[in-house]
This record gives sequence, structure tokens and C-alpha cells, in this order.
Amino acid sequence: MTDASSAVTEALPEAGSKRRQIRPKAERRQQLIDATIRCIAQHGLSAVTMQMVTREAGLSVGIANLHFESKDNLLKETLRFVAEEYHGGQIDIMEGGDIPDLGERLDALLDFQLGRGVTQRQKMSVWFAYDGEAGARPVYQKIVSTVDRLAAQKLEALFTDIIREGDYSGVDARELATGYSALIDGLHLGLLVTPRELSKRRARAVARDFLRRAFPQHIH
Amino acid sequence: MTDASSAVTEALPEAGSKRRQIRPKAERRQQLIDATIRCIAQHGLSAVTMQMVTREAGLSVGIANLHFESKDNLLKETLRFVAEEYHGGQIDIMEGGDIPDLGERLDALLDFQLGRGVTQRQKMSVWFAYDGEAGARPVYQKIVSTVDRLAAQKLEALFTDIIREGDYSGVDARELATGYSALIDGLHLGLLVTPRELSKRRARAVARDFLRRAFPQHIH
DNA sequence: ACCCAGAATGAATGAATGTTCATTCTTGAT
DNA sequence: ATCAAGAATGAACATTCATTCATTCTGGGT
Repeated sequence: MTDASSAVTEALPEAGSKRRQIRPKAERRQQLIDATIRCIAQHGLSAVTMQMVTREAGLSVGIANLHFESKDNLLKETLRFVAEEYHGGQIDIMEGGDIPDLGERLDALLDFQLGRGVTQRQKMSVWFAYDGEAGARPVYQKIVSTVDRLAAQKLEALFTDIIREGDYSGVDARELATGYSALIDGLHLGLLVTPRELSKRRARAVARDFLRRAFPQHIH
Repeated sequence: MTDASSAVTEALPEAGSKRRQIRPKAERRQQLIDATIRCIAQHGLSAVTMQMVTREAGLSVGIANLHFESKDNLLKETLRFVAEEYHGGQIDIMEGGDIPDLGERLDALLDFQLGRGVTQRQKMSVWFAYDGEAGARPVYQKIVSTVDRLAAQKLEALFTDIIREGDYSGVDARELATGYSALIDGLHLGLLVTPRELSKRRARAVARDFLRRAFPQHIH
């Protein structure tokens, strides 16, 4: 959850090799989760099949049920991974021992949330695919809300510090944090569903505008 | 698209009646679309089957392929209906001949967007179910973006009027409209996925806060 | 050099699903 | 009363998919 963009890239270790390789359980699990992410992004959650995932991973069908007990479980674990990757990345920045200046820390957060790593169609597709099913599947709600709650607390804490430092008045940290989180989610949604209408550049400008209006001394 | 909440409610016209009824094509189509909405909300888009939808509608399986040519098409038409209902309702308010005061019109818009009609879990579930698949299905993107673009223009026009009337400076209508739309989407997502963390009451407060910060003279 | 725990395979199985279409039924016109 | 147009039905079919498991293979330990 600290490293936000390493694993998903290496799909075909050796294209022609048919020799079966034995690898530790943890590695195979990650390999299958990465393949699942690519499949969801490319074909949509409702079209993902086990055959599709295992072929994408360059493995046989049986192995998915060996390491995860079922398709359902594989999908749950994939969501857990994506959620922890996204929220974990945010939390690392917000705790931010390495960035003492609060304004700069806000900037870094915005960069992460609307920067290259997160706004890849691949990641956003997966994220919203699960949100779409969350209404009917409490399991997904639970997985997301667990990490989500922690991130919300950290954001509120950061905003509280900024409000104190800037001596801003009439600003409620909690309410503002809720608004900012919702804004970022909405911008991600726009980038995914109507990319023609909303460029990344403009999404960043909009988010920055929100922060500037709230914390004029900290954002220029 | 003018009436935003009539059709979805009447599921079982006569519970025990087994007598087959002949009804005009348009009525059956709507009946099936309404049933599809309920099924998506309850079971999730990926779990919806034709048998499920037709049973929910109190009809036989063959009829779905009679009025829509395929499941795929039924789902597409359902999305089109939901999109037009939501965006159409907004547009009606924003054009708002019946509400001359701009501040009140803003209020009415917010009421619609976060009021009872739209924030029913049923509607939000359907909405985000499609957004989740949109990454992998350009057809869905196209359907949504068509109506979305019009609503975005109307919102920008309304904001432009308000900016002129209030003589606000340093405010870009287009950027603000993008931000407000994203904020509303994000709040809907929060209401759906983490209802424990975000109440409707607070969602309304957050949205109102956004507007007040931008247009202090118009929102109290 | 040998062995075996357990990792990996993929054909086989059974359940579920979308679609078809021959048949039945309803309604309004004559 | 009769009839035709076409709306509605649901059993049957072909396909696809998740899951199982008997079998094969690998690599580290001895």
C-alpha cells in the first residue's frame, strides 16, 4: 500500500515459455490480482471470467481456485488491494513527516489524487466498477469504508492544522474534508465517464480552486 | 424526462391474476425498464438476468426479446431512461421560468439533486452501476455524455447569470460549474457506498457550503 | 541421486443463462 | 359470432462459466 504503481505492469514474463514454474503462494496471489485489475479495466467487472483472468496471468484455470477459494473471493481480495493502494497512498502523504510545510503537503496530496498514478483509466475503472456494485453488495461497502474512514480522519486532521495555522474563521474542518473528498471522487468519475468534457488539467484546476477558496494563504 | 418519479412504483398490478393481458408496446417497454431498474438496485448490474427482470415485471421471458431485441439492448435503453430522467429534471429547474429569483433557483436545484427523489438508493445504485462499466463500454459513455453535456451548459449559463447579478469577481463560471457537478456526483457516491459516514443532511450542508462560498449574496 | 510435499495443470462436470419459436390467447373490427 | 393481427407464453436449445480433481511436474532437502 506504500508502493502505488509497481506490480501491475509485468504481464508476460516469458512469452513462449511453456515450462511450468513453481512460485510461492504470495507471489501467485499478487499475480492473479494484477491480472484481475487489467481484466476489469478492459472488459468491465460484469464480463470478467476466471478463464479470462488466468489466461491474462499466463496460468491455468485451476490455480485461481487453489489460491483464492472462489471467484467471489478473488474479486473481494482485488478490491481490498485497490482500496488499500489508493487510500494508503493518500495517508502516507497526509501523515507526511517528510513535508513539514502544510501548503506543500496539500499540493502533494492533490498531485497524488489527480496525478498519473491514480488517474490511469485502469485504476479508475476498477475503482468505480466496485462502487457500482456496492449498492447491492454490503461486502464491498465494508471493505471500502474501513480504509475510507481512516483516510477521512487524516484529511480532517490535516485541514484542522491548516485552519489553525492560517487562522481561518468560519471554516469547519470536517465539513470541508467531506466536500473535498467528494469533489475528488466526482472529478475521477468525470475523467472516466466523460473524458471529452473534462481533461486532467482542468480537473486539477478545479480541485486547486476549491482549496484556494478555503485556504487562500496556503494555496497560490 | 419531465416527470421524475412516477413509473417505478407500481410493480404488481394484480398479484393473483394469471390471466394474460395484452398491452401496447410502449407500456410494456416501460414496465420492463422499471423492473430492470429495481433488479439492478437490488442485485447489482452484473447479477441481473432476463429471467429475473421478467419475473419482477410479472411477465414471461420471451417478451423481453420481443420488445427489446436483446438483453444488451434492454440495459442500454434502461441507462438512457435513467440518464434522461436525472438530467432532464435538473434542466427543467435550471431553465426555470417558474422561479425568477436566481438564489431560489439554486436552492431548488440543490433540493432536487440531494432530495428524496434522486437520492433513493434505487436510483443511485443504477446510476453508478453503469458508470462502473463505462470504462470498458464506450456505448455507455456516449449515452451519458450526450445528456450530460446539455446539463453542464445549462448550469454554466445559470452560474454566469448569478455572477453577473451578484457582481462577483475572480470567479469563472465554467470552472465552478465543473466543480459543483463533480461535488454532487461525489456526494451521491458517498451516500451510496459509505452511508454510515455521510448522511443526507450533511451532504446537503456540504453542497450548500460550496455554493455559499462562491455566491455569498445568493445563498444564506 | 533420490524423494516427496505441494504447486500447477486442464479436461470434465453440472448449473445457469440468453435466445428462439411453435403455440396459445386476447382484442377489436367486421 | 367470426376472424385475423399480433401480443404473450414458456419449454427447449446451445452456449458459457465456475468449480472440481485425478494427474503431472518441480525443486529443495537429504
